[in-house]
Amino acid sequence: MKALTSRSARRRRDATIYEVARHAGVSIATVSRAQRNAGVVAPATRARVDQAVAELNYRPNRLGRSLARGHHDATGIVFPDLSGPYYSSVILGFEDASAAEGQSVLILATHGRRGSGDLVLDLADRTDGLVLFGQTVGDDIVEELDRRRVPLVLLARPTHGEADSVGAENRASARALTFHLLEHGYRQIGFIGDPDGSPDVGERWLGYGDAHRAVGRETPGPVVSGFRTADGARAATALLSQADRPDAVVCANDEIAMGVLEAARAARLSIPDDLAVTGWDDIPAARHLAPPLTTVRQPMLDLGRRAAELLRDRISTHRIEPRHELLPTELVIRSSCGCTPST
Amino acid sequence: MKALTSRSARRRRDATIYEVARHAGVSIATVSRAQRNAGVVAPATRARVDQAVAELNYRPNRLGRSLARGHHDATGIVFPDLSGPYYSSVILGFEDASAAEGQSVLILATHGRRGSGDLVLDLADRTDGLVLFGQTVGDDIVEELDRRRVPLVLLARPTHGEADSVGAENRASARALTFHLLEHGYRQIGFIGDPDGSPDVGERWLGYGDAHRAVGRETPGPVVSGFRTADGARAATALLSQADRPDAVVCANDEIAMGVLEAARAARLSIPDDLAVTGWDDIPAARHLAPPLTTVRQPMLDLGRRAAELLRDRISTHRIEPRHELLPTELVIRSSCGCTPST
DNA sequence: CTGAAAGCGCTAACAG
DNA sequence: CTGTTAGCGCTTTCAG
Repeated sequence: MKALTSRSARRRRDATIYEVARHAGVSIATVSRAQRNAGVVAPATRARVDQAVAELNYRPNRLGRSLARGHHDATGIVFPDLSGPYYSSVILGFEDASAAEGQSVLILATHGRRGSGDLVLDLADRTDGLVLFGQTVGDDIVEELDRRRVPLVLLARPTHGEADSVGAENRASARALTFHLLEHGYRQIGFIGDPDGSPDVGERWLGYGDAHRAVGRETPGPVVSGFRTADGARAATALLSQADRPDAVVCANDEIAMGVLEAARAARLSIPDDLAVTGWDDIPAARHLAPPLTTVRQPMLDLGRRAAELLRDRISTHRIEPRHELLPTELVIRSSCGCTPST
Repeated sequence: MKALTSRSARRRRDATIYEVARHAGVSIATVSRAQRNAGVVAPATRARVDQAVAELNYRPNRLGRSLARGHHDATGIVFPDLSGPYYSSVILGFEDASAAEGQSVLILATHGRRGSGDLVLDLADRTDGLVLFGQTVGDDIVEELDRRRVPLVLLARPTHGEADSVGAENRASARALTFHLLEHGYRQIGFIGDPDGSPDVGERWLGYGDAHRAVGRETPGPVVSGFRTADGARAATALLSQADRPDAVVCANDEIAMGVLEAARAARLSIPDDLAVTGWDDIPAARHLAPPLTTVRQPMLDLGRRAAELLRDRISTHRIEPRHELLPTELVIRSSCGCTPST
């Protein structure tokens, strides 16, 4: 008899609560109670049930249980894509806190896919609540979700309807960062990123303007750019070929800054002497770049954790009043801004 | 009337198929058929159903549907943690391919948590199949899963039982990489990483040994290290303080290599002149390090995609014979190995 | 082409 | 302390 034929091709049917009950000589209600340590069960009865459970290798069917109880014990998180350390860190924080609460987590990447709205709506039907990243879906979807009373927390996105929100502080840090550059004495400071592309960048752009205004300087317009390294390199190349080339540039995130570094290297420009550069996020690689990158650290894990906690609270308490949290960020001065390393 | 009191605190009960049926004056079977475009429904009837669906804003309950059909339309992926670009890229590939097949994906991070075995078993009950990353759970769990006939694909882990597996080529590339270093004429080449800690590193270590043997050299023992940058820095510090300090080092991944760069900088060693360094993975930051890192590129997205495809195939076709795939890797020569950049 | 009815596997009153 | 009995919401024969 060959190994292949000694097993059934179809997945073996699992034992049900009825079989366990029969095997133990009790009712299914008793099995259910014993299984969940709910209600009271006589020690002797419990022992019989436990034995039957073991012998039949019984595990309750999650679908049956969830249907009967009316909830999934799962939450979903929707993000634009997973490239870069930012999203993965936030998701890790979310997963961590969710697992601690006994919740499963479903993930969905929209990466600009059309029709992702339907996927998000579908995800809502498979979970008890959702966290939505900034630029994943339009307001129409958020509204529909709100209408369906889906517990919602918006991440790095201004609140909407009754949803909770959690984000990191942007404007003040951007102001401080830009101010730091100004103090270095740079003649012209550029901004690379898309203020309209994400609420976070919009705020950073505002802070950048605040600093300029504070010292009575004109605010140069932004060089619109996506979030990837290649986008940054492209934007920098354009910026550096301008007649009136800036001698400093604040980038909407670290990856863009890496692209700027690359473009500067290609243009034989020295950082920070010919061009100062700053990033945002403080990704792990930031301190290992040449030169080490001055940036702003975001509490990415905490962003995810808090989102999970708010969501869970909202689901289990049926809380309605929205809650909004703003987590602090931290300026990290290294040498790409013109400072000399202390080490 | 205040806004707060104008809404019910509890989540509104969704319309069921019964209400739609009554509303449309048909039976639930007809609603079900119309809803799923299954069987034949008269155009007029379908129109009535569609209208009722729209009016009641009906969406079928996933739990009810799944229970009746006997499957989840979801798969799970288990990884040790999400730090670093490697896991997140593989997961992104997995999510992408899964979404394309209409499957939801549940994630679970074990990060060395004890009791993660039970979480994995539980995940299996919520999905139609699982992909397990290399070092997430012990063989006992894999065996239990196998016994339960859970469709399984092992990622970067040697096959076990009837599970499928997908991984990237390691040994030959490690041999080629080490050989390249040997050709540079380095006197002593170290290895940082834990060959026993993961199958991938084990293979890389073997390839490293192959190259040494091929030129009739002794193979130095590995400096055991974890996968993070801090681990690499620690290992490098130890290595560099040895009397017989190596003049080249192959690292088990790029993050370790970043740590080595950091330690070398602290020790005022010049890379690659005083110490050549290579990594593995070709993470996005690798090309932006100082100096740009020589490494081996892995098809991380494809690893995830193939895992999703194999899993889906196994689930839907009830295939039993295990399938094993080895994806090619590519040597990426930059300058940390001693080569001069072509640019 | 449509409807009745039997599940899918479990939970939770409600009796006893 | 335990069992009976309705559901939970949907799919799917099987008749008609």
